[in-house]
Amino acid sequence: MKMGLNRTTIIEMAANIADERGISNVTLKVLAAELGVKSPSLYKHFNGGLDELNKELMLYGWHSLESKITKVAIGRAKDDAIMAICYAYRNFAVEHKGLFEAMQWYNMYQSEEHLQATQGMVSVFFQVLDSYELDEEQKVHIVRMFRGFLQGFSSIESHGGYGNPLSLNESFDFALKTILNGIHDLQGGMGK
Amino acid sequence: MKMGLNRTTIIEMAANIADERGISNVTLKVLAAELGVKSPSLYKHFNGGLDELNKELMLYGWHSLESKITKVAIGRAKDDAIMAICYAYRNFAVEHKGLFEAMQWYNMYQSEEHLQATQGMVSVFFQVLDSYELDEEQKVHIVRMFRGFLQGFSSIESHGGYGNPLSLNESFDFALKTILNGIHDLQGGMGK
DNA sequence: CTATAATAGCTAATATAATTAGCCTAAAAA
DNA sequence: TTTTTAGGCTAATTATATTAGCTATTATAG
Repeated sequence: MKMGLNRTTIIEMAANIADERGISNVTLKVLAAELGVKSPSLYKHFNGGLDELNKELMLYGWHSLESKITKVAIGRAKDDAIMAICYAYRNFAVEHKGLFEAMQWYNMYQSEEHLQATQGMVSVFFQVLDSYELDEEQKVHIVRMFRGFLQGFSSIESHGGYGNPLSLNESFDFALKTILNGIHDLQGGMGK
Repeated sequence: MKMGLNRTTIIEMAANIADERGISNVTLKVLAAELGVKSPSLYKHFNGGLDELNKELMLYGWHSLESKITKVAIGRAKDDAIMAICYAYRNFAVEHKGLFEAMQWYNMYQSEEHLQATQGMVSVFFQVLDSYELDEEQKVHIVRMFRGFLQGFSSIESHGGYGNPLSLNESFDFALKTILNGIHDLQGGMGK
């Protein structure tokens, strides 16, 4: 029976499985079962098999994240926009533990495609930073710093790697304020 | 023939394979071949098979990193010590791409053991932070911030995720200075 | 509206790696 | 020297990915 599957449906199901049942359950076997087909059928949609699917899952994740942070940045500016973006990033990672993990697999798929996938998110940062008085190099440093911090913090948090019982919200806030202060210091007057 | 293998030798070989041939080659098959035995023999050392081996590899990595940063922190204090620790962390990640990746797998092995493995590194940070005038909560925030940033930045860098050609050293330096400034601001007088 | 082609599913077969069972001998210990 | 244990092996099993080739449904061309 024709189930009318397509790449998007399949990828979304994979993302779901990753989040609900853990990334180790993202296999053609499980995926096919969830979709009501047999695993060889998936090759009709993903010629490259599991590898290609994982790559697409990664790209899908970065695009989803980009869309989230783009939305929250609308109508906000400066520190307010940055805080919103960062919280959106972190929330995404915590709400999509499995998908977020899949997104980190770019090691195997180090490619132009991946750079482009993250480029969307990077652009949002740059756009917001445009309203500060910073030169281009400074902006690059700042975006790199945010990306590094967000990815690391979210990853550690979502894996339960921060043992101390102290509030993670406060730590996250503290860190963002620290970086923002750093940005303000770079500007002649004060920004905010 | 008895090859005189033991857990340590095997784990070190696994780390080597991860770094030299990529983490996807850390399989019992490849590992056994490199060690000159057949793969079932490895179960004599790792009852839990590949899973247990991966877990031990992760722990081994964190312990190695702890040892590196402990060494570089000796004889240094304050900002100087922190900078040294951070550079040691980043160098480790870049020099041990595969192992560093394995270290991030604590998702599957979320355990008391893992918390303890990273605790070593955390302790070094706390010790250094003791010479600043900070209260305990502030120290926790700061350590979390460093851990998040270091893990994320190193991970992105070692996967070639930062597309822009601008110097990564400068970005890393910029970020560290920014965090250090944040610390100084928390202190009544100035620290350094 | 029919004939044809392409698509998306299926089953059966193959390949690769992990794992288990059970044997065997070198080394260690009694 | 005898016994035990540890660490290797081969053979068999299991699990999943993948390939090959068949078939029916859907879409398209005439």
